[in-house]
Amino acid sequence: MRYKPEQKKQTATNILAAAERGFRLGGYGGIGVDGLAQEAGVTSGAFYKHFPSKVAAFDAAVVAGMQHYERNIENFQSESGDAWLIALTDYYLGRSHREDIGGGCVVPGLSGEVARSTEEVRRDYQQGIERVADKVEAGLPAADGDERRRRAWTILAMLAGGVILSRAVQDEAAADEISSALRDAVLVIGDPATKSHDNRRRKSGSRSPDKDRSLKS
Amino acid sequence: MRYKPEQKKQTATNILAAAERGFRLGGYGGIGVDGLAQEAGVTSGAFYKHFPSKVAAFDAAVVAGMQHYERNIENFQSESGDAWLIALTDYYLGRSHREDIGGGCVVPGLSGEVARSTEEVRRDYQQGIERVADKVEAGLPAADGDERRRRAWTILAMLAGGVILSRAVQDEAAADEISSALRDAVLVIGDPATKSHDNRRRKSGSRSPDKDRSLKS
DNA sequence: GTCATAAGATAACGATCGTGATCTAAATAT
DNA sequence: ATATTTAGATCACGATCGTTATCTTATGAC
Repeated sequence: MRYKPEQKKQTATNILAAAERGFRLGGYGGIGVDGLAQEAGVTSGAFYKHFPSKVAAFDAAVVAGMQHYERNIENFQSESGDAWLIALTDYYLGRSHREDIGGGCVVPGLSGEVARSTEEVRRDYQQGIERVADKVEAGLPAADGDERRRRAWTILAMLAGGVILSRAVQDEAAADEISSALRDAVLVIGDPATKSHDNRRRKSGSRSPDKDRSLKS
Repeated sequence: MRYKPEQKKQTATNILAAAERGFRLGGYGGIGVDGLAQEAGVTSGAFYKHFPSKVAAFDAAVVAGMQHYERNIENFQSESGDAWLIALTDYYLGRSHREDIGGGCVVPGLSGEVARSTEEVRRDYQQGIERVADKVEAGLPAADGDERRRRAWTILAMLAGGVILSRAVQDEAAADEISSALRDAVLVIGDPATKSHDNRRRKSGSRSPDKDRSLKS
């Protein structure tokens, strides 16, 4: 049967959302086309009216995830002013984001899968994360040469690495220990005026009430 | 048929090696029991004489990979003295390790999969990476309180995050840019005497002839 | 020499995999 | 009113999935 154009767009949105969540939760091999379609409320027949292949849906999920990340950073920058990096870091390395594997940032969630995927997926991933790095770089204090961009890459790697490690360990205390350490270190890199680690532990080690700002733009 | 005990142990070793390499290359869902057995030169029937399930082989691969990582750090520390962290970082973020997804360190290769795996796998992962962190911590200069351990976690997250990001982007120039940035940043965190980033770019940005020391103990 | 043991091969299980073909009915164009 | 499109369902394809059961045969103990 045929449906109204609004319904078609809604289904496409549903499938993309299912792909974002499903691939993050199970990895590329952890969910199938039938599973994605089912979570979107349709069947696999409908899936192929919107995506030519499973890997195309994975690619779309990566692109969408990167856009979410970029918009999220923009929001922190416009809402928190100079303290944007502190706000971003507290959210990103906070408990709720760590535990929200299905809904959290695409970088810790899918970068490993991207490395194993097609060249096209990696091309789209690169384009996305470079735009994210642009935003981070623009929010850092001035520095000579390419130092600011280098710090942007470092911050992105620390955020992703911190979340990935803290998600992989079994108990919450260990995860908190890792997150807390990375939280402080990100701010050291982000603020070159800081002498190495004078501002470490702004309150008490694993503080920050986990304000839980959403990544969903 | 039955075989000599040496041959049995050899087969077990082969299957474990196939698991380490196979899971890193394809992720947990990217290779099956048949594929693992085939790479070990046996059939799936033999596989189940050594491992009770696929996830048990994954667990063993994670444990073995962590032991490799730990031994690798010990080797750098005993061979390079005070410069061990520089040597480790140059290797870890170097081109050959980045490109060796199948043989490289288990942390950037499988941490994402571990986060999606069973509690037992995450328990073993945690035990392994805490021993790695112990070694890193012991090699850092003295610091007050738990600062040294916090720096150890930060270094491990930077190394893993840097490799993961540089593997996910498509072109080598971008990968080099990320690796280079992280390389400098690791040394800043590792040496608190350094004033923020005075020692950045020890030679020319993306240097280090990629000496290619093996992770295989 | 006989015999229990066990490493490994073979084969089969139902389930799911990604994908293409066919069918259906509702929306649009004429 | 009729014809054309098309979103989505249904069904089937061969392949592979993880796992178990059965068979084969070389080994080590007696």
